[in-house]
Amino acid sequence: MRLLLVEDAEGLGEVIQEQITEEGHAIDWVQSISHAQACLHTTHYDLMLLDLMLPDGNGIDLLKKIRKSGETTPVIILTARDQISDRIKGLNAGADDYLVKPFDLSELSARIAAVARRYAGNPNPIIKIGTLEVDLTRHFISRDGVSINLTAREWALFEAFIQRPGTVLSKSQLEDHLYAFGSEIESNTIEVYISRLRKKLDRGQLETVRGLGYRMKFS
Amino acid sequence: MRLLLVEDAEGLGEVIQEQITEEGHAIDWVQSISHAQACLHTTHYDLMLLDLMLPDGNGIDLLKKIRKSGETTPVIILTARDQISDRIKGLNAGADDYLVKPFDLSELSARIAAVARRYAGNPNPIIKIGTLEVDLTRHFISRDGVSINLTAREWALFEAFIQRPGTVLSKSQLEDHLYAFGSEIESNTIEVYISRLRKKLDRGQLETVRGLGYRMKFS
DNA sequence: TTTGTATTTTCAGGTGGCTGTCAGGAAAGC
DNA sequence: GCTTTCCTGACAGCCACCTGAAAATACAAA
Repeated sequence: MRLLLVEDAEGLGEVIQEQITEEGHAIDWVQSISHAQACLHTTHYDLMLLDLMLPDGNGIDLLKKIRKSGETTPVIILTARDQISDRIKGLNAGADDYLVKPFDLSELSARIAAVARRYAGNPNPIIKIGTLEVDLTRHFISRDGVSINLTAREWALFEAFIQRPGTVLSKSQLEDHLYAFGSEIESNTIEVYISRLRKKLDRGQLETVRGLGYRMKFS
Repeated sequence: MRLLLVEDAEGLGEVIQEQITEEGHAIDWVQSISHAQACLHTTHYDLMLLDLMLPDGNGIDLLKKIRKSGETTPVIILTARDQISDRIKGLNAGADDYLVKPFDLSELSARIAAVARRYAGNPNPIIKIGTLEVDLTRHFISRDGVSINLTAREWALFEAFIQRPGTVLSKSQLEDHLYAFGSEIESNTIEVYISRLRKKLDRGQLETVRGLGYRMKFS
């Protein structure tokens, strides 16, 4: 695989570069948005690691621009702990995953592997889940040719279940997926979104495991 | 499962305790090495979560002592980012895994499940018990393709038998497995849950050993 | 900036499932 | 027979969960 790393912090950049090279991937490392754009013009990348705070602009704008141009290259966002709202904007703008700094390198490797697996071979995979057709890159779902629109939060929740099919996910696990560690939610937000997801796309697939959490069946 | 958490930070301890309880395990939380030793003397634990920086000493010394005594209980170490050398010492001293603070709760859950699985000597999480198929990580049981739903307590009881196949477990042992310290049960709760378990999945496998306890046969 | 719309979050009322307890009866052992 | 131990149906209280609707917030267009 060939990766593009956009990260202005010297230390972190070096570490990541080293790690990824060690795993047998090719990686180009740039430290600004303008350089990133130059790279994207000339080369095809299989995956992009994108820091949001950059000297010449915000990474989200870059991401939006990329997606607008129809590019479906998967993007993993690297964000600092205190930029939660950015993270949500990022997912909205078409990011595939995110990592909160500081993160474990093993965690990074795992995510990279996961994203790579998801996209292995075909550039725009459409997954079938029961009667649902799911376009991972475009955050787009349809059933029987009818498109189903999910909001950012709804998609994030749905995604959590896709990533671990058949597993029971507790409410706090789901919270961790939707919100940053520490940004505690004190209401029944997860329940509400479960309810909304069911209304939009459930045909009995999203079941409650009382006292434990929720599980999505893919039959 | 029954876990021992050794962690002096109030906030983190509470969060972990909550999460693990939610997943249906029993957890005892102590904040010092001396308390930990007391617990280890009196009770059997399936897994131990060990912070290294503790008010009355270093967790590694505790770990070493435990291992020296021949105890094989799996241990997951919780370390801060700047204590990497400790981390290595920890693995040397006989830890099974480590987590760097701050960590994702879902990550913790995953590691716990992994260690528990490894410890049970069962890399493949799907166990066959007679006509039953049991997916340990997913808390999921089926017979002849029909799923059987267990409540949290029922599952916890069932789990106790899975972990010690063919062993006679006394009522007080089962109570210890289901409930944390202090929350003593004064009624025949265990009997009631045995009855409920039998109704849901027994085909003569769960037998009473009068005066001693119960045993589950795996044929 | 202001306005209008979509989304997110919170709140509150209602429902049903789970849990622990008890009591009466059955079974085992003496 | 009697005593002890175990089984199990029933039940009340609790708590997890569901969901409509309102309030707060974010976002886009004018």
